[in-house]
Amino acid sequence: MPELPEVEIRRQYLETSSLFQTIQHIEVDDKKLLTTDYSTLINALEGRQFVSTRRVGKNLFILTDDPAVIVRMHFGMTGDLEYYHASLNRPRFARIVFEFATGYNLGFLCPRKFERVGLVSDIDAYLLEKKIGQDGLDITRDTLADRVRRKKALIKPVLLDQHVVAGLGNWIVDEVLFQAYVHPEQRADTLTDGQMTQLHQAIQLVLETAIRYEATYRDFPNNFLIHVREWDDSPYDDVEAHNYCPRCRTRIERATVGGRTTFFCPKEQVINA
DNA sequence: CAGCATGTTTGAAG
DNA sequence: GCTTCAAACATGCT
Repeated sequence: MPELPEVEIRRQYLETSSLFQTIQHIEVDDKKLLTTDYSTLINALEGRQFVSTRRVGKNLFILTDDPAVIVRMHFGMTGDLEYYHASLNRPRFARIVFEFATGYNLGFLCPRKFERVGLVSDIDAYLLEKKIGQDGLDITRDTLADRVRRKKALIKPVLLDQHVVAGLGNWIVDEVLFQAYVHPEQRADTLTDGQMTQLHQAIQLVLETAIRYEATYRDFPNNFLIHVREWDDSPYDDVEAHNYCPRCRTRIERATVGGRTTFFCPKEQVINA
């Protein structure tokens, strides 16, 4: 489920499995998944090795032994990686496969085809061109406040906007707003200084917690809102128990904000404008 | 079977 | 040019 923490986990996975092995071949099932045309990609990467990685928001960059050849991966809603021995069956949905001379393969799994792979020649130039905001883990409180206050839209869609701050997705924004006691429909330019500080702290808390638990939701602290989402690894056997605010026990409300499903505590998250 | 989904891009409207 | 919003994308899962 690739939001920032999950992309970070994939970065670490790639970094510990797939560096310093010569790329012999790249299998591409569906060329629509590429943001660089197939022959350019093949010509640039065959014979190269991955040497390091960098993540910005939900973007994973993989540097090669040619400084001007960098792979960018985006995991869409459901993308994943799987490193496996070439003698084994190709994993399900591994629509792009990097085949190394070591006999191991790195599969880029795309169940829903919203994922993308392509080349960039300069990471910072790419970020500038795409106007990607600062990474959620790096952004300062004051920069966040400045970027947020320029927007008149609702705070939830503003936090989802990768140009404002990079890496927050739907569930993380809900969690951040819950931890910061901010209503998802408050206008971004009406947040007080105090709310802005709470928001910044909540972003750090949620991202660091998610990375620490390797994005495994069932292990998250009990005071996290995420447990209201009825995902397979919910920590509760009692389905009803996770429909209530973990702090005040008010029933959690479900709404659509900015076109996305949104959960919040109607008692503790109030519009303060 | 119908509805929903963790994300981004695009285009329309203001 | 900028902002905001809804739709579209392609497919899997419940």
